[in-house]
Amino acid sequence: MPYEPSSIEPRWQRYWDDNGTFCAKEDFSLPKFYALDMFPYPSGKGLHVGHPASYIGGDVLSRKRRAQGYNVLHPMGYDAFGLPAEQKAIEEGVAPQKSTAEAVENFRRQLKMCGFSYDWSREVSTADPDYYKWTQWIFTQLFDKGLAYEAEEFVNWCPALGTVLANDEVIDGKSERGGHPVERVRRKQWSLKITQYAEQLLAGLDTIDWPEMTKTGQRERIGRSEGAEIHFKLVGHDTPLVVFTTRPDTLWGATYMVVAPEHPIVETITTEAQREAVRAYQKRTASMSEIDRQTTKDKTGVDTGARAINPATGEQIPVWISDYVIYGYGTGAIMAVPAHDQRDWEFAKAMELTIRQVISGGDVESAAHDGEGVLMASGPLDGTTTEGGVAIKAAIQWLEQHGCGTARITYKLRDWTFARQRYWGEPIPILKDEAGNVVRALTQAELPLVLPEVEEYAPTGTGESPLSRAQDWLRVEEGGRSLVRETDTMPGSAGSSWYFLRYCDPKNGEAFCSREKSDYWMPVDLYVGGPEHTVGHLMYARMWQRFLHEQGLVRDPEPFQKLRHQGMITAFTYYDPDKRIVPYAEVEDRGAHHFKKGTDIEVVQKIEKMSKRKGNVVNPDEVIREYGADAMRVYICFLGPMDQDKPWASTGIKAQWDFLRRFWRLFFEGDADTPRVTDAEPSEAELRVVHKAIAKVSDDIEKLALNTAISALHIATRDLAQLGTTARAVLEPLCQLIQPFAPHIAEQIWDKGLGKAGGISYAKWPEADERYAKDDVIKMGVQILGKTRGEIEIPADADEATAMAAATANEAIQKHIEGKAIVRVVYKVGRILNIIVK
RNA sequence: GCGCGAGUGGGCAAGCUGGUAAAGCCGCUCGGUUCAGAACCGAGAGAUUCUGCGGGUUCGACUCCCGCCUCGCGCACCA
Repeated sequence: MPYEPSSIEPRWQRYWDDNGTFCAKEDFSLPKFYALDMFPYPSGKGLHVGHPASYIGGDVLSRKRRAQGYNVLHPMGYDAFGLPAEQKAIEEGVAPQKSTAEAVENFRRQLKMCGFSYDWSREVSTADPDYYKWTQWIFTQLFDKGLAYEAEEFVNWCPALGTVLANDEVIDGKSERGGHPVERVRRKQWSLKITQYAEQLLAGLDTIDWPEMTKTGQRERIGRSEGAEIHFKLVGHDTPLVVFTTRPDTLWGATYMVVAPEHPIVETITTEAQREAVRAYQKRTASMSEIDRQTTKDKTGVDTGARAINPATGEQIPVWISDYVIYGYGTGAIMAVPAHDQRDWEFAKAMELTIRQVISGGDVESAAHDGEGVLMASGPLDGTTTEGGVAIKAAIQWLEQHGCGTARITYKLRDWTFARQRYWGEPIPILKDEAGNVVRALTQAELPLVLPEVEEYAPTGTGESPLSRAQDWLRVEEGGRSLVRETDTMPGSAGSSWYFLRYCDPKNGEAFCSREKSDYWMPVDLYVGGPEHTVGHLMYARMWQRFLHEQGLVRDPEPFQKLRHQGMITAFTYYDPDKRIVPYAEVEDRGAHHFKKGTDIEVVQKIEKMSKRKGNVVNPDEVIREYGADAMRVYICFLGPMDQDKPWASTGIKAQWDFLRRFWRLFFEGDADTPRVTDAEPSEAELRVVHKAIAKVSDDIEKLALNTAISALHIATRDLAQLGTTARAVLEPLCQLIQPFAPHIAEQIWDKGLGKAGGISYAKWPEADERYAKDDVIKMGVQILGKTRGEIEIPADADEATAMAAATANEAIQKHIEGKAIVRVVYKVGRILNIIVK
């Protein structure tokens, strides 16, 4: 039988299923390894090659760890709540429960076809009531501790669609569907106090092995900044206007104030004369999207008519509103120091407000001076230097002495809006009275609060979730009172914030996860997922873990010890001179250029994200049908470094398929299935080849440098074929080396070619023998004055004299040293010989 | 605008703490095999002293430092 993936792959997939080969063991005395992939949203479209590409790294390492004797937890599940299923429900009337179950079926089938070594007995789905019971329970714990609260938050309200939209459903201030205008309106909804964990989330980053870029992303999102809070009295009002500033030392230069247009204080301080203008400006801001507000940097604003008193100068200064001040940050109000802040400077110039320099240096007529200097026009602080934060410290001291301010730290991080006005999500387990006041959270015994089936998934038109239509479900009689359930549901990021814990104990009916099991399995040893989750999911999951840790429910403060990203699989897209897409099948490759088939029309090749619209999506089903899962896996590994984006090329996969067939022929005669392995004594040359491969592949897997590991397998396969190897002692470990990458062919060879029973997965991983993995005699470059002039062959550990003897005996070298004096010799064992002549 | 990452033959790439640049794969050329093709096996070319450009450190720079260009990603009026 020739190499036929279509028959051997299903055979071994069945074998793994029947034998529970990849089920994690409940033996806590073994060393553990937890390899986690970010679970997918089960889209109705099924898998594309990007999915297997992101799962291959964890699978390869899991397979190696099993062979190394680890108890491996490598699970898979589904992040099943989400908008596409809800959209399908609205458009086609299909219940999300049903469409999601079908999509999950399909995903599972496709994932199994890829030969991933998942422990399918631990599969979870966030939309399963047995699962979301605990998502809801964790919410009730957060609620009990005051970390879940209701507050007025801004939402994207689309009057035409009668619904609230998610941020990514809003494009340029219009709804993604239909292009209707969207407004930002305030609505009471649930939030989680992630800000309370800001400091911990920041500090924790120093304890984990994550890509620096991702840590930086989180640090920026948390956005810690040190400064002071300053109280400004308002003329004719009792409550002061509080601002946050990082530059309290510039207080003497504060010549006006700015309050965010949404700030509630605006209503009370605006004078009659200004009311109309203020209202108009507020309305204008509300209709602008967040993006618009941030891209238009032209300064606009309106004077409220109110006057504040600068506590340092005693001067009355105007209070304006402007959209360059953000309501959610700091106190939503600033003291403006136009001389030393560029934004304030631009605003002051536009509105013709006073600019007063209080730090020496620069030219404040042409731009704000935000560099160092010495305080001036600052009363008691005159002459203080700003260097080393001296002036800031002095200013804070002054504020505290005069009772009008204090040191303060703020964060950019906002609380986590934990509610969506949608159907397809976890119901929030809260009961309210008729007036809308929260009465209590549901108890553990009352959970799960199952999402009721409804007739109609379309928006209610009032902004409420479609759940408000489920009257029977909604109303609860309790102690003679009639209560109503919360109708908002949780956001998509709820269920994914703790799923890694559920995998440790997926069937537990008493708790979300027993402490014993999470203590054993956690933290995750390798977490692989896309960099797009840097500030969302990865931050939320860390917060939940921190909370559960504080409650004594889990041991570790951080869930993911080591994180790695995978790049996107892109594809070549071709455009004709009119910039129209030319399908791949109609493109002809002529050397360096590409043409439309049978014509002289040149097309431009571009690398782009795979998308249906571009017609460049590659479906794993088709790839597997043509070449098998093993070839696909090997090809994906070979494409390039795991964390880089890389283009899919159909010629490339064929090459790996050819490689697997060459590999197969090392073990079987021709295309027959007669094994050719013998117990012959291996030659030294053969041992050298295989031990080098063992060393290289083992090492590369640890580094997740899968492309170079495959390259090493290519070399070993080629060399052993040339040597005509039949020795079991060489071929057996070689088969084990390919197992993590191409597990089906490895199992088949292990069974039929090598006659080994019990499967290859737990066969002890081979060790490289240094004697064979390292060369005794090496080729070394010889440089004259740093330029390579020749090559010598010497023992790897040769001393300088030996190397020089070999070099001077070399003709090419002789030519360069003849008649010259050797001034110096640089010799590094095993690396280089450099002769400096004069 | 700020931050991060990258730039190596026609394409994808490798190159460890600075030490013979280009392993491996595609594509290309030639040869063997074949009636022919496919597949297979083998060989070879690919740098106009070379790693985006310009400088520096060094016996020696793809690797380190400075400046610039291009591309990608993230953040973005955060006081």
